Amino acid sequence: MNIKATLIAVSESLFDRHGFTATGMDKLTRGAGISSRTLYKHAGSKSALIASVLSEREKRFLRRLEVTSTAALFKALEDWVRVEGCRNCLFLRAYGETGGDTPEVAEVVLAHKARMIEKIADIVALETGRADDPQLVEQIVVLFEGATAAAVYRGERAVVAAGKAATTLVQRACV
Amino acid sequence: MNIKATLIAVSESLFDRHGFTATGMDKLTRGAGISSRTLYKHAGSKSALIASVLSEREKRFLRRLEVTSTAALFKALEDWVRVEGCRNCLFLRAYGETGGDTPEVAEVVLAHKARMIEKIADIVALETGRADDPQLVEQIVVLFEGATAAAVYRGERAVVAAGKAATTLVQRACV
DNA sequence: GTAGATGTAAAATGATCGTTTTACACTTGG
DNA sequence: CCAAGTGTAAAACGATCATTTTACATCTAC
Repeated sequence: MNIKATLIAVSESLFDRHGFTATGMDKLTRGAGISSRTLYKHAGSKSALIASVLSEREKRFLRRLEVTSTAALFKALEDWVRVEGCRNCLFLRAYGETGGDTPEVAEVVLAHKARMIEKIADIVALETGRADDPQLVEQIVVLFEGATAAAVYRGERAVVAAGKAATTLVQRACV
Repeated sequence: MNIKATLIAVSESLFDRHGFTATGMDKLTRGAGISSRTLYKHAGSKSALIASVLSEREKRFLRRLEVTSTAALFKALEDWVRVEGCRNCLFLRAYGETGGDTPEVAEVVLAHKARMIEKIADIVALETGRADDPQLVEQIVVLFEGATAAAVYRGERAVVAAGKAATTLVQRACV
């Protein structure tokens, strides 16, 4: 019944399915069952709506990634892909569609990526016992990003393979 | 002086910089210095122009990837990123912006990804001596895709790390 | 020398863009 | 009871969308 929550949920699925620029405000109002006046009162503008959608998505995403091992991290991504589908990273898609020129959007995207790196760094540190291994962290970040992107055309296989590669690399660093 | 070639080159850079949907036909005609009539005579339609842009980009991309080792593959990607910048995979961006619903675009994108997998499979087979190692191929594909995506916010570091990870994994399979 | 191809500029097509506004109905708290 | 808040529907905003058309200039080849 919460208008803003349903607006954001509807917007997320439409943006994800058809793209940000290609999804007009009329499709959003129609989808959420509200007037354009109400939409603008709650969302402010299209850019702000996109930023809100991404912020909410990040919360939901991070809730699924509360893990303490690399293997569990990629298992969590596997679950995410199974439940939410794989249409590539919505953050990078938003960044790309706006050319990085919409500050409210760019900020949310880059902040999200920074948080992801931190999270992965924590997991790697916990697992290897080493406080800092930037090269290994970078590799796991790349595998995570690659699994998300490749899943578009390879499906879950990509995530499984990425998880195996990640555990192999982390294992090697534990010796 | 070739009108179609310059049109495609200009379109590629505008699409890459600002996104496909956000780039209108007037910016393309203005950018290429031609009339809209001439644009449509050469390109057919916007979807067809996008498909042409991607086809030309693939040719240029593959020409840079004529290598015979995993290490060289990622070095080539490093060069590509340095020369052409890193705004994420333009093929997946096109696929995402059109929701995969524009057949001419979807076809070029998926065909390109299929060719990339084949190329990587060939390199891996050549390097390991094994005819077929689908899991390892999948891992290198994910690393390649991940390097491209992560380079948006990590720059060349991501590509370097991906290359190191790839050679490590391939080496392991050679023993 | 004229027909055909290839280009231009510019206007018109009807649809759709994001956003604001006008006018009206319903609830809720003082 | 009425003022404030929150919602609706619908129209209007000027801009821009992809595409087509009309009218005209320039080259090239037979």
